[in-house]
Amino acid sequence: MKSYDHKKIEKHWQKEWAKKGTYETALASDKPKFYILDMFPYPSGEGLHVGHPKGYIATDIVSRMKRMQGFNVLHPMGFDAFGLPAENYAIKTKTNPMDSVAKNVERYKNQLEILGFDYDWSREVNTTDPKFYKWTQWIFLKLLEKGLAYESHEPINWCPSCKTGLANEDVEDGRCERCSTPVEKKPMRQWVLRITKYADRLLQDLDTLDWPESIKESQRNWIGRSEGAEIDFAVKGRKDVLKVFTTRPDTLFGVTYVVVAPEHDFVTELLKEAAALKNRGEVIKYVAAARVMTQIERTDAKKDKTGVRLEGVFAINPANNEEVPVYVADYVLAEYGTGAVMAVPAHDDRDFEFAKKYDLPIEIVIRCEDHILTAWTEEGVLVDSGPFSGMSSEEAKRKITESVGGKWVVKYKLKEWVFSRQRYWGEPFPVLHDGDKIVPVPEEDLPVELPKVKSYEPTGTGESPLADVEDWVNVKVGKGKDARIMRRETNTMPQWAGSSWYYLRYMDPQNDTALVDPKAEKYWNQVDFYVGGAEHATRHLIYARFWHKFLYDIGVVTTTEPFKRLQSVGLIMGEDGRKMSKRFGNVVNPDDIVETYGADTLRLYEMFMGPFDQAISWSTGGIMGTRRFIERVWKMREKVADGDGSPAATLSKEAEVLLNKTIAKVTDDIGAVRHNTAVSALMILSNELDKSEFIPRPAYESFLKLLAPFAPHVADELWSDLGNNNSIHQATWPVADATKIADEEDIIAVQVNGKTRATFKAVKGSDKTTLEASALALDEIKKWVGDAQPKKVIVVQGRMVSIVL
RNA sequence: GCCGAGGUGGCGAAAUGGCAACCGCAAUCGACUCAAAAUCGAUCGUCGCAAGACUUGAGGGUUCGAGUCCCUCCCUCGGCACCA
Repeated sequence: MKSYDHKKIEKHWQKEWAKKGTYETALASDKPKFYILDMFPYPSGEGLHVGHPKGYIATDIVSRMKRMQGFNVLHPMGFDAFGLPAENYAIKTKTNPMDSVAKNVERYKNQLEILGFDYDWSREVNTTDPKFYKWTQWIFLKLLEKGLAYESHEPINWCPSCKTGLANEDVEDGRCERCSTPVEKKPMRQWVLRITKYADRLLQDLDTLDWPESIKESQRNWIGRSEGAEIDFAVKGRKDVLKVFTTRPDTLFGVTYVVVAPEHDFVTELLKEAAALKNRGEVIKYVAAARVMTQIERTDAKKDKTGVRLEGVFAINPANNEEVPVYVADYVLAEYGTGAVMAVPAHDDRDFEFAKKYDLPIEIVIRCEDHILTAWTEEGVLVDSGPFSGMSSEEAKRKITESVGGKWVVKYKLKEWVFSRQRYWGEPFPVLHDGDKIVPVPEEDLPVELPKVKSYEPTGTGESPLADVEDWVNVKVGKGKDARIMRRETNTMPQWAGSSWYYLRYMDPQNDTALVDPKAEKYWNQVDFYVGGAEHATRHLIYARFWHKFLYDIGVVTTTEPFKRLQSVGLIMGEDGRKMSKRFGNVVNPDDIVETYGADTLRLYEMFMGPFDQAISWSTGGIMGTRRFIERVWKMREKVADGDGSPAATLSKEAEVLLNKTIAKVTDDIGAVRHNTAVSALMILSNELDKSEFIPRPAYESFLKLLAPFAPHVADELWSDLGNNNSIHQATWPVADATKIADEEDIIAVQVNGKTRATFKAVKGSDKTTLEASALALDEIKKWVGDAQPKKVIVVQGRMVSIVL
């Protein structure tokens, strides 16, 4: 028999599959559908390392099994290419990013193709293709029409290095997620999407999703729903009212001062009046200092609390009409709640710290059994709270709120989505400015194509480089005397725009008159299974859910969630345990591995490494194990006997049981993405089959079918070598014969005082009495039991006998 | 601080409450070879010559029986965090 030549085999079958269109997705079919999707890659200039395909291999395996099981499978691939990496490369090389993106896409596709994936490339999408972003722009127009997109001049996060505004989601610990530069607050004009309108639905519907708990929890944290009361504190001698938000209105009688954020309107107002404050100068200084601090400085919880008293200003506690001082302090955040809090130092750590420092009174109003409460989360019984004393916290919350005319409200940490970037490489907004008026570009004029420019360098002025392209920016609207010049919006959309809906486009990628044809949308419905990195938990996966719900509301889609089931991929680390990076010189290139060991070996190895969602280090030694496995399977071909009924061509009873068990296990494991244990089961089966001199052909064929999703090339090669004319990938997935799964005999473990001392074989289905008698008759057991009379004997049929002395 | 996922051999790990360590890597020994690689066979949690005892982060508990269930605690990773 010829030796296993992975290069020849893999090249041959990749050509063959392409030629025969083995993986083309049918447009309409009476088969049940299955839509399985990978998070599409960002094609950077560096190419793929071995970590990238891990998720793609996993979905490829699932999709191949589903196809063999008779599903009409949609398993597409595309590219997400707008955004900073491509743009920075363009700046450096002074080339149009369109060109470098095309080149990188080519490179990525080649790298993916040699791995033997079953993508239907006729459905490829690219977010930077005007035919694609026409519909990204269309969605924006709809958001604008429904009042969910608006212009704002609020201060936003600004990255001085990337020279662009950022969404809240793009800030990590006060730093720009891309370049780690501390972000600044900068008031500027920008486009904002009202994602908070969907906060409640985004939160609620998480419960309906088959997603990893950790991702759902991240989203819950990010949305940050909390319920509480808004309570008005009147200001003594003025018409102003300070509205505070609190989750613990039951502590209202313990308020000893009120704090407002430095940016609070009340402070701004007071500072306008020369005589309102006795210490006006001090307050001005404090507010100004807070304004120039970075987020990191501002929000560091370890930092000493600072604040300034508004001398001469008193708030009136509506519960007992007590006058309390008012402070301005930067530990209160302007953007959360009402920007003002009632301070209860006895029951809040932060207020306590502040009260200590500024020597403010502390009044205990909650007791919990025998101790005084010091944390917000604890509840107890009210004391020194007028008519509410003796009431439970739970009850008092509502009652006190009601009694002071407060309102029970829901607040979210989630902020509106800052949607514009002052950069070149993104989707242009389809809007025109006519003086102060916003004029949407008519749908029939979409797409608004991104023009070529001379310089891609961000300006840093709050305008994108597009602002300099006069003949693009200035648009003549109307005819004759009515004609007027309007200016195009020159901000561009953030990198997350295209990926917020791309999965819908695969359903109907060429459609020029609709984002997706309603029939195609109805058929493919939603993504059944989505696989990608957990790092997208609070950006891509929230944004896509938001847009999907919006598209549902306007009737474009018929489902309320885009991704029914989600699975996170664990990273592949470098052999040194660090993240794979050029910087550490620990990057492993899949091209090299495919060259040396073959794609099938790489695929098997990456799946066999360990649990799929776990981060694991690459091991050059480890890959030899899966290569050896394939070579053993290859050699086993010589032992295959045709099914002519001779003894050599029948399977031993044990092997038959194992084969059926393996069919069931591999099927289950692939469904649950336990690819590591599936590979292990295949190895066990091959070891068993290889034990005998001859292997019956049907058994070997079943084994090859189970192997086919993992190692598609070698499986098809061996399959055709057996004389099959069709591709193994179009063969029917084996089904376990339930009657053959069970062994003929049960192996019964016998325990004495909880320790296993012996095992014996029993006829299947033996009753309890028989099992007990057999167990007690065993010599090894007599040794342990001796003359003692067992106190108790527990028999689990088909499993074990437990003797208690 | 709150929430989530984890902690099992030298390593990656496996185990519907029922024989802990399957499968693989590495290692050791042997066969083949002039030799090496490859391949094949054997050994491979700890202590012990053995019989056997011990072993799933620590300590308790439930159970005939716990890696698995319950309680307390420690550690690692991830999310949120001066969010009132």
